Amino acid sequence: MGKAEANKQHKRESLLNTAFELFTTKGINNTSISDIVEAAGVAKGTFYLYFKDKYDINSKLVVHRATMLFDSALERMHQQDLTDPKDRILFVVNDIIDALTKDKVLLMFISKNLGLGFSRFMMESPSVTGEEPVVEATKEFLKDIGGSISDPRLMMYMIIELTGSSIYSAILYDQPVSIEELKPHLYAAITSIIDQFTIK
Amino acid sequence: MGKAEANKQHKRESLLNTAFELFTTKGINNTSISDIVEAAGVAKGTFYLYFKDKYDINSKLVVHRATMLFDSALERMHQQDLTDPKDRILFVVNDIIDALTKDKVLLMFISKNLGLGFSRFMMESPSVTGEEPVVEATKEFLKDIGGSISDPRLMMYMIIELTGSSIYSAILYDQPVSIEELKPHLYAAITSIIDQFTIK
Amino acid sequence: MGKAEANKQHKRESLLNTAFELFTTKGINNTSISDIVEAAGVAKGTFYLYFKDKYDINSKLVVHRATMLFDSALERMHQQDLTDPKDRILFVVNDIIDALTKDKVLLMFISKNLGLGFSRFMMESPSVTGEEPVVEATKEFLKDIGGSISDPRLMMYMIIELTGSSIYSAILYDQPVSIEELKPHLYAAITSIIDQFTIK
Amino acid sequence: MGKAEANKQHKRESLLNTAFELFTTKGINNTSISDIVEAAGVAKGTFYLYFKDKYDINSKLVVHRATMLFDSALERMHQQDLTDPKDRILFVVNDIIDALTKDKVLLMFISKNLGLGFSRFMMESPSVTGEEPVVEATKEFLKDIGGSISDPRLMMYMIIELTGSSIYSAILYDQPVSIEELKPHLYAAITSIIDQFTIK
DNA sequence: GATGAATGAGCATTCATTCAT
DNA sequence: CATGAATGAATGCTCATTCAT
Repeated sequence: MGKAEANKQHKRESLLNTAFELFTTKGINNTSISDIVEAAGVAKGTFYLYFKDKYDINSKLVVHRATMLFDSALERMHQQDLTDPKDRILFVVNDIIDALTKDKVLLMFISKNLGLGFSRFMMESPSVTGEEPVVEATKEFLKDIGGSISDPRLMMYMIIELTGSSIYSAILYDQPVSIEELKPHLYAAITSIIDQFTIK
Repeated sequence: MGKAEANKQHKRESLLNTAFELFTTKGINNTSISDIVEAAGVAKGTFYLYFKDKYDINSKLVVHRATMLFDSALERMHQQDLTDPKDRILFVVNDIIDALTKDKVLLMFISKNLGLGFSRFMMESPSVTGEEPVVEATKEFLKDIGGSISDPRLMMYMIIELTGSSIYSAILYDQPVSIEELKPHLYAAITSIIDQFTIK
Repeated sequence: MGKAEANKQHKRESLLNTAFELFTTKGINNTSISDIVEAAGVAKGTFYLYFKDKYDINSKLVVHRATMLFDSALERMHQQDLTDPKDRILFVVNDIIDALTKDKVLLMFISKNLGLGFSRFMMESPSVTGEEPVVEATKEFLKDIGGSISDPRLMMYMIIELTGSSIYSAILYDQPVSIEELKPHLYAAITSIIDQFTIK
Repeated sequence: MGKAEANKQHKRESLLNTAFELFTTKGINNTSISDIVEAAGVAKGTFYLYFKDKYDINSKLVVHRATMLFDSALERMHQQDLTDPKDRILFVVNDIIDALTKDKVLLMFISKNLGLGFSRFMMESPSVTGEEPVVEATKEFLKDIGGSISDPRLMMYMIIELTGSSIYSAILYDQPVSIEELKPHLYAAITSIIDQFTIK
């Protein structure tokens, strides 16, 4: 019935949100399932109706938040009138950077969990995590720019890795420079990489 | 006395090596101090004579291994007859990649622990870890190329982040391409970045 | 109504059979009510409509299976043309042994649950278990041989205990000898016991 | 050092005795490790220094108590001046029955745990339990009577099973008769069995 | 310095039982 | 009658840390 179903979903989301709150505040190692259920206001046994353990809820969380981040960047990109692949890539990169600059907690959470696996998450089937993938969107994205690029997957990989790894410290600690100072250099480097892969 | 001193050092190293073995095999979360002392063949209390806790021995391990890796790359670079900063950088990068390709366990260990903090480790005082830094060497390195580069620290940062993040998946999983296939593109990108920062 | 009644009975039997399956496979301690209802394909709450708890279903099971075993042995005995009490006793003992040799799972289940209470189950009102007894049949049996035996109940007790305890290991593990090797010695011992109680 | 060693042994025995007390009072299923350590006055972790779990301490207990029971019966037998195997067997059986009649708690404990495996425990290597066996003594016992008995092991098996299973109900519930009333019949049956196996 | 027995707080996990639907 | 989501007490077990020897 609809009511019970809604209640179930509500419990599940309550647990997810509470876990995110605690994981980002105290760290996953210092967060016990007791902490989560207590803060979420459900019984201990209820946790196990929805998740296998602490790491299960964590991975579901990562996929969920990273997917949302990427999807909304793509959505906004489609609202623009951009045709040049270079422009589209830079728009998406810039949009994600801005989102993460505004939500540093999310940045820390994603960085800690996806770490060096960020690009794999976006380009391949996330079999580990087992939830709806960003893959579809990424495939389309790659198809669009496919014509003029020699090896689109490799190019995207390098761009994502460079971006993902260099913005972390800049956004959070202004190290070695602030994110605003980093941006022109980063975009220049990305442009170089795109040129490098462009079939002339 | 020398003998006692040697014994002491032997115990410490035995603990360090055993911990490395276990951390890389079972993961730090699944390794208990009991596991370490048992495998190292020392008493439980002895552990606390040398290290504060599990995380203390882990961070000492990270610094130790990462320092060794970087130092021997620099040493080999000095044995070459390279004067051009671009050549020197590419030599060091290539040397470290080769070393990590041969020692995948070390690659995983460093990646997991330094993660996105790889560049900070190499460029700043590692106050967190509390041991002799690679900083000195890096500073010299930066000084050497200082004349012709507009912002050497930022340039190094971007190079290190791009390299550190892109080689992981290539070496371990041949994804998206093998490390040998990645190398030319990576070096081209690094060259672009250096050019970008070079004062004309 | 017939249909609903049949459905009800079907659920009950489904639970009984599933419980027997699980108790004999995993042991009662390692079987949860969740396990039973899941394997039986009914809802958790349904279990409590038919049984009080795990131990309730178990004891109902024991009585049910042990009664069936004994009843069919008596039935087959009546089909024979045996008049001598000694022959009748040996026929029943032999029949039960053969049945248990063919159904080792049942042997283990009965042994584990009746254990040293096997004879009490067969000779007295099973107040503990609370279901239709084998008692009636046994009483008749005792009456038949009553004339010539000094203390029929005690005699039966000793025969049942000797039989019940000695066949277990022989059937299941061929220890200290196989059941076929044991039989002649067992029947000789039973004959001695009967003689001992026979009024000359 | 002696002091520490003694303390260790004291802790172990304290746990064993407490566990026996609780298992025989509340049953093993209703006794938690918390109950044991609390009653024994040691910390929870201490339990796990000596025993694997509840079932481990239980089986150690069974072997320990059953061994003691049998050993002291044998000891007393050797103090007598008995040469006839028949007399020796009956003496031991009688001695054990008397001991168990005086210690009904022990009778219940042994019956519940050894159940139908009583003879196997006494005649074979108790590999399951892993402690010093009664086997040695039993072997000697069998050797002594070996000359005149056709199959000593089988004979002992039948005697033990008959005895072990028939005394339980008699001692505890005077059912079907009191132990004193049972004795003559039991010993007559044992004598018959011995005769049956005696080489003429 | 070195030991390792003892500790007990802390945690994950299970599961019988209830009850609103 | 039947359901199955929710409960939360109960429990087994781990493990960092201490300290008397």
